Amino acid sequence: MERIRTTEVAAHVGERVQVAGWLNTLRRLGGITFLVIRDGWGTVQSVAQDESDLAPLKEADAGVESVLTVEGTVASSPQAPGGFELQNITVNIITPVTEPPPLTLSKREIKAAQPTLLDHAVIGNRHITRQAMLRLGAGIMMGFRRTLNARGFTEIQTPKIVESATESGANVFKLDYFGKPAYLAQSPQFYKQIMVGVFERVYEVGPVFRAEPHDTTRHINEYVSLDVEFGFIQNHFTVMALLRDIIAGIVSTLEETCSSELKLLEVRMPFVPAEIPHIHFTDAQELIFTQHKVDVRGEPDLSPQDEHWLGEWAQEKFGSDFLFVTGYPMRKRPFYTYPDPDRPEYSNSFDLVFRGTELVTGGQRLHLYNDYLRALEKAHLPVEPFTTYLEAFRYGMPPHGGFAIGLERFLMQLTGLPSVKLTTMFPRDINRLSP
RNA sequence: GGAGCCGUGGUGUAGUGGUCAAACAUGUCUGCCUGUCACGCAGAAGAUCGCGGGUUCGAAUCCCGUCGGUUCCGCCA
Repeated sequence: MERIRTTEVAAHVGERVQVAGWLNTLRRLGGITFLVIRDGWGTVQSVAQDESDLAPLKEADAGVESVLTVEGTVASSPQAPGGFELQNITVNIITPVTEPPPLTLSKREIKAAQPTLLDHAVIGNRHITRQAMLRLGAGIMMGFRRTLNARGFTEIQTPKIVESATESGANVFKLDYFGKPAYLAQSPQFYKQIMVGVFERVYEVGPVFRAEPHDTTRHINEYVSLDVEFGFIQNHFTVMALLRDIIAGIVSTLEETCSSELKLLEVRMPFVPAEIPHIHFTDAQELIFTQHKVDVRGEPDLSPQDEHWLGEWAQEKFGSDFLFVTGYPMRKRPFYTYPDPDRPEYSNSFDLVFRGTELVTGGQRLHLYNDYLRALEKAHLPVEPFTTYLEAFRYGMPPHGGFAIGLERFLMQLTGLPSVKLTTMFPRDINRLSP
């Protein structure tokens, strides 16, 4: 008999079907027993009316998490969870599990504390809520790709082993490349810009590595960056408009393809306005001063607290979960950032704040070769390590810009999880390299 | 790099100087139970309270050290 997924039983009422998966829950009520089977897509209940139906379990001493098949007749039943169940079942044990797992997966929620859950992520990720959350991550990537493919973007994969420690800022992981020093890429920034010279519109879904010794709920040392870069833009507002469409595309893709996951996790979906409100960096600082009596004017960057306040303000004033902060000071932005033509100490860059946390950084980049030479000099950086990168600009690049969305942060803010470490299968943080 | 907090059965917690040879929930095991869905009921097993030292008549509890975890800041997505 051909196997069907647990999520497909509704289409087979009255038929004899087989499901396969893991024994999620075994509820023995005496004369009747409920077996909840979990597969890669969800769960379904099956009912054993007769004690003899359970003989294979007893013989194999098989407990929860045993791998098995259940053959049964699909019945529509209002008292079954989800409305459907398998009756008159035949159980076949494939892989018996005889010891209890380190985490309890059969309850609605995982009770384990974060370190315990992460230590046993191999098992913990099987829990239906973890499974659903991780699938939302896949849904975000799908929505991202779908939106960009529809707009003529080409997906690229740039090197993750790089020769020089690219831009300024974040620390890099050094490695030994056949005796030569090399680094794990902390961003695809240079390569994606270079590829604008080839495809005009590019995007990448890939890992980036940050050797920052930070220890917060918003940071991990390897994360998935959703990168976009494209040419022939007017300024950073062109970039922000595309980002708005991508966010909207991700949200609608999730609603379309992950509705059961969103429901299970009780996700509050954001409303994406036709135009996401924006505020200039200096105005944001003034706002914080007038509203919260904290003077951050003159600070070169916004603190997590500032972003939190701005997020609240956007919600109150515009009913928006999103807010663009534009025009960050040039001195806090990397050398390739395009300055505001009217106020050169500020930049044509932006951050997107989602529910009070920084989610995206982006902006317009320099595109003229001579501007790069000047910018490097101003930043006291040598030209030599950037020769390959600069070659792109030497031989013609259009005005361009882009951004990077942090996948895990998006998931954290979307689902309301307390840490990015819980949005990824196997997080890498300052003191976790395993599992 | 700086600061704070926390380590108690498999898991999550309570206990902050004696009444603790450690409590509760959940899981596990045994028995009962024919519609559960966090099933229910009865019973059982399971912890030298992270580790080392000190204070004290007496330490899970106070102090010092150490190891582990976690949160915040800086920085960033």
